[in-house]
Amino acid sequence: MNREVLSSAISRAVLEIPAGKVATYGQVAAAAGYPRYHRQVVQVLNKSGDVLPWYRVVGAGGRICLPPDEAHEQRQLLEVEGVRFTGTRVRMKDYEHHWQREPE
DNA sequence: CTTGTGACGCATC
DNA sequence: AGATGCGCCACAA
Repeated sequence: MNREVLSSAISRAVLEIPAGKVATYGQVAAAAGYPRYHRQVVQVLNKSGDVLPWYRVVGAGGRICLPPDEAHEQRQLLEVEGVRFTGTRVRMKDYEHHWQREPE
């Protein structure tokens, strides 16, 4: 498994999250076909910059992981797409994205 | 080759 | 609920 395969697979998964929905790092990794690679999702999002809808990826339970300043930005972007929060977390029950099948 | 690092996840306390 | 510890895995130094 090399960086290219992983990053492209992860990128695809992230791009499949529709506007108004979110997914956790673990879900993205699993959807990409690599269940234990949530940490690589972080690396990819960091590196990719604004090419991907990075703000649609949150921590388990809808938790925003970024430091306060950036967290606020992510929250705004999500709210613009209609994602609602309960306190500091996304209401996963309502906005969690479910992949229908593992993309290849 | 060895260590430290991440926008993590989960069990425990 | 908040804090700690450990597992996880590619990558940079």
